[in-house]
Amino acid sequence: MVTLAQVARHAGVSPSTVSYVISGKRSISQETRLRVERSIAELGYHPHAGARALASNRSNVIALMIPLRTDMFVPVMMEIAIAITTTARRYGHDVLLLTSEEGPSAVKRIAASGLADAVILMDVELEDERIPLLRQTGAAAALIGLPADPSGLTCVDLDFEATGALAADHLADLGHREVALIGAAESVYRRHTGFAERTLAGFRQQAAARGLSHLHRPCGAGHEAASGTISRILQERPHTTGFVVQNEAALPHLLGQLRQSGRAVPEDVSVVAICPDEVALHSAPQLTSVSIPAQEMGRRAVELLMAQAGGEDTSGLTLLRPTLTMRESSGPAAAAP
Amino acid sequence: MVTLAQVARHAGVSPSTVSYVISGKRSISQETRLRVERSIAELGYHPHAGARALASNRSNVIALMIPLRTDMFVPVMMEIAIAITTTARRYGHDVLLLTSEEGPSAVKRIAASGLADAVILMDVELEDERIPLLRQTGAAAALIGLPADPSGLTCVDLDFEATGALAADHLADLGHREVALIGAAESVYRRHTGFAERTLAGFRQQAAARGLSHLHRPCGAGHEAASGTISRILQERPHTTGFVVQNEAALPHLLGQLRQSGRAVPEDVSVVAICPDEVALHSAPQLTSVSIPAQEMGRRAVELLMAQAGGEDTSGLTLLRPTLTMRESSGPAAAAP
DNA sequence: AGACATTGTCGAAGCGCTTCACCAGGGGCG
DNA sequence: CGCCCCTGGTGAAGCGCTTCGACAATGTCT
Repeated sequence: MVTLAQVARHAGVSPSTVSYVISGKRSISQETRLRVERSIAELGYHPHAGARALASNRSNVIALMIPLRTDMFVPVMMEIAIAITTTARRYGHDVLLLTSEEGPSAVKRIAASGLADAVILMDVELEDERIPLLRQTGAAAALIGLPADPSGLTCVDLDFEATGALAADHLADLGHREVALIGAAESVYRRHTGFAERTLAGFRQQAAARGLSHLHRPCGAGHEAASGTISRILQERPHTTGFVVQNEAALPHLLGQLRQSGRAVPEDVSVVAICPDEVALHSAPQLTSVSIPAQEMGRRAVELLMAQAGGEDTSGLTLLRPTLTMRESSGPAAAAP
Repeated sequence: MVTLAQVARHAGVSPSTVSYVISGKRSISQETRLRVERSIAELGYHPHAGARALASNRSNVIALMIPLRTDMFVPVMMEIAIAITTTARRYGHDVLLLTSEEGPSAVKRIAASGLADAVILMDVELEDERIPLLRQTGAAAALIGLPADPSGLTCVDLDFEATGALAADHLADLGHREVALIGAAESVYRRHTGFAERTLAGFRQQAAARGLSHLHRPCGAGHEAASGTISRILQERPHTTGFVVQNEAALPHLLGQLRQSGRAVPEDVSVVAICPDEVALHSAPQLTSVSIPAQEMGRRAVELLMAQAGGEDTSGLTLLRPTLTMRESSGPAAAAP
């Protein structure tokens, strides 16, 4: 293993000089810097992470807590995780993966052991158990999602209220009068995950404002759940012509079921999905959708953490503006028969 | 921050004693052990990870390299990643997430910096760039997937040859004579990812052995690709009655397309999927499938790494036996008209 | 009873790095 | 000209832990 001392000897300088070349915390003459950098490259030196963490009291690691749940859309989680990792690398940080299996105490362990110097929480619930611990340990943190009381916390999320409203507006603009929101699994609502409730709130409010008669139904994953939900809605409100779907796992089944019930998309009914663009593009017909900016959410979370490390106060909400892309699944409401 | 020295003072022993209590590397009297353990709990002590890594030259971290690609089935990756993380925790280890964006040199960086003391590689290609580096640095490693030359490496994977054969056998047993394998995206084959080619080989060989006329087509994600693939197969070989599908992303679209072409499942055609049980159960009809034991793959990889750390030679292939579960999507071949 | 293991504890060295305090050598300034 | 203040470099302390060797205090065997 190559150490800093060896690099120093090789370059004919003192260890501290090498350290300062690497960290850039002191001005170094052009000449010595180059000499040192050449030695580093030549010897293939990489600083020892542990030693660095010990001496500097910072580990350059971000801990990422992901949920174990399966009722969330996994690819979105993954996309966020990957965006976090690549952004972190850009700042010279690595990412430690924590699952919620270990329980909320993982927060304490990580903070106390100095394994990471910041935490990103995904899939935040309204009353999340981890948040009191976070406040107590005073660890640097960013949340993806909104808890009930976000005061003093750094939060990043899509503006789901605006998302629900945007979808309702789109359908209203197209002349639809009866609309339905097909949401996430019931367990998600029971858990009081913020995004689902916020979407619903935004949707309801805007639908009411636009004079739409509206309906909301949760929907589990899988064919059974999806077709059951659709047929119950159609039975209850046969004149529903606008659907907003916030449930990627059920999407193909919902479309299939609509087709089977004799409704053509978009001629008879319109569908607006809340999903990643990729999913919208891979459906048939391609879906009008409000996209979930997974990459940006991950990137922003890391950037906020880095600003926080630099002493900035980053607390507050960063709500990303939703954008709706019209594709083939929505169109003017059919004239009443 | 609580240090080991503080614990020692609190318990009235020397720091080394506390260390030995924690590591268990020396015998300690019942009495002192209890006293120390109480102090640890009382003070809420957690060893500093960096200091520990520096002194012991082991970080208790496993690096997990996951691919950035989107043509693999993401939920399976995630399931493996989660299984790895929870198993690692059981051994007192944490998991560092690396994406392939950083390139193969990430392997070198991690090994040299002592950030992790073992690496798990996912999505291994037949001629993987990371493998030479792995051999060169001599880092402890486990691969999920098989490279072309696995000699000296510790590999874990589903036995995909047996998987292909098993699916062919199942269809043959049911009396089907013309079968087709609908595989992963073409890019996966072009990249020479082992699992796709091995499934194909096993399928071909067993189909030939059982006297089946067989066909293979890659298939991209999304509706377009799926329905195109199906209709081309049906056009080319209209009497195909058995389908093996190794492409989760295309699965719902394929089923839809079959229905649309007037083929009932399982009355007219049988479908065997190679996918996680969850996907098979959420389809309609529920799919006969060979499951992908994602959890076990992750678990085994970690266990092998731990054995390796204990000095065992774990090199060689660990191929998990595939199991086929018959559900609603396969049945006896229809008698020829 | 003496020699010899065994057991439980301690002290100190040192892992590789950062960072503080210090110093030498030039300017620029009044 | 003397002063101070930059700039670029060094030395050494110390971060919190592991681990080796030393050493009492026991027990065990002839």
